[in-house]
Amino acid sequence: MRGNLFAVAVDLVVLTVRDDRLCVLLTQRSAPPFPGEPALPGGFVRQREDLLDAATRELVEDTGLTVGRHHLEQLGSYAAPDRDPRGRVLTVGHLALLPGLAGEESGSGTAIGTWHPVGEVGHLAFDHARILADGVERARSKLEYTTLAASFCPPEFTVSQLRRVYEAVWGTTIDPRNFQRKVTSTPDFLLPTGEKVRTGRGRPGQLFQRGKATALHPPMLRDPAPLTNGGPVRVAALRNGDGRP
Amino acid sequence: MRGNLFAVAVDLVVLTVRDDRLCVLLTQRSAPPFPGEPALPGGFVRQREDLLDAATRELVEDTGLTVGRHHLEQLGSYAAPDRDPRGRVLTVGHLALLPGLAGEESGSGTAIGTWHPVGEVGHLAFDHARILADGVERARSKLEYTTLAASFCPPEFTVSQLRRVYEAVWGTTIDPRNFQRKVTSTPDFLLPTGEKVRTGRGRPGQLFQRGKATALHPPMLRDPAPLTNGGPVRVAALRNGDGRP
DNA sequence: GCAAAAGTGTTTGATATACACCCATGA
DNA sequence: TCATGGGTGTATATCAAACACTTTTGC
Repeated sequence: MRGNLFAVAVDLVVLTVRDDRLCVLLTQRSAPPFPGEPALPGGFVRQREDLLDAATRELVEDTGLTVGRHHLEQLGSYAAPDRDPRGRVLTVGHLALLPGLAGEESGSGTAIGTWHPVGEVGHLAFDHARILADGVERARSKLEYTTLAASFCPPEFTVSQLRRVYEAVWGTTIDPRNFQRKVTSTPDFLLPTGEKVRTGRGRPGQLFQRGKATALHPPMLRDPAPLTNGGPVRVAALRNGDGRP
Repeated sequence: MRGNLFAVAVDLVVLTVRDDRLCVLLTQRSAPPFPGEPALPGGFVRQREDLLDAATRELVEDTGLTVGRHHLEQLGSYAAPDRDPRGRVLTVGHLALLPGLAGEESGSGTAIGTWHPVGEVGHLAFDHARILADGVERARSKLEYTTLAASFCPPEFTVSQLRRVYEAVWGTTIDPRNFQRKVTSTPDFLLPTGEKVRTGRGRPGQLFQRGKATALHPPMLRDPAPLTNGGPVRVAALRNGDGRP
């Protein structure tokens, strides 16, 4: 067979929302290359393993998740000739979305890594900064036209929790009243459980489960460029209007 | 270095619009495996070549294109353990969009392949049917929220040509009058050249060049599922209204 | 009662659709 | 002058943004 041989790895951009901020799971490299530097979790693909299986295995090993209702999808492949000093390594980036862990595990990390707000991540080993950026952008744009935001929520959640996911991922604020109507009127997005939850202060919110819908028609439009520049390209969609403190 | 070694290939989903139909470039395999079967064009990645460089090289070799204003992007990677009987081969699918070639080359193919309407493609070698399906779906959805449709057009084109691209790719009809307003009112999508072109019958249309815009805000919504089922999920956007023959 | 969060109703403005209508050309 | 395609104007329906207002809880 013609062609040169590559080692093939999977790397994971594991995102969650903690304290109303979008966070990524990072590990510290122990062995060369780049010892001591932060990196995305990942590893090599095994003998008879498909890519998604390898990514699932790494996710379980690195987070201690058993099975969970997490989302996992392929992002893309990265294979620049010099990206790994050990030789030719192609890595297939994957995006995983986890609900914000409450309680015991919420300290600061998992079996193998620690959580970092995506805006505060500096240099990463290999080309992992690029993979992270691609993963974050994928997550941001998918919130617009899919129901993927629910993957950041526990099995039962309120409309407010879902809204805070959007606000954390996009870095915007959203009018709670219009958001409420929008998501509850999308068919099969949210299934009411009939239960309510007391969040401390204020009227208890209704609990929902995720419905079967995967697409949002019409999409939930974010301002075209709220995170990169402040250009008034277009009137913001779903912006908070009355500036509550 | 741990990990098993893979051969890495790139495969190309090369799409164009010919005779108002979305067509894909297919080759006939000569050597094993799957000799004689139709397949996507592609080949192995070379020693110090990045993925997009390899895909560009294959595109040039297979279509005879010199440089062109074609679009080329990565689709995703496919690495099922048994996808190639020769051994472990990971292939990185790519999507290329070409303008419909007019004149001499419009016969039926290119240096290495022939054009087939995507709806009439049967069995393909390897897992290429899956890669093709993913490429077509990517193209269809990208027309909604990007200006990518212009990649199917020559450097100068009319609004009608652009509309026929949408109609061919989506398999729908679009009201020419509303389409005209929509695309000409999107900032930086179309640059008027000032010239007009006589297409045979009817009033000559104005010629445009592609502008700098890449995103469409708001998106050009197609009916959620016009190609897979006919469910009246939602009123069609931009549907032809007066049923001209 | 007061603050805070959940949730509803309504006004208003933007936009897409449907379609009448005019323009420019070839036959 | 008729058929054909290019292109503009406009009424209507639809939907989202803005925001007043009510409900239900904790303190």
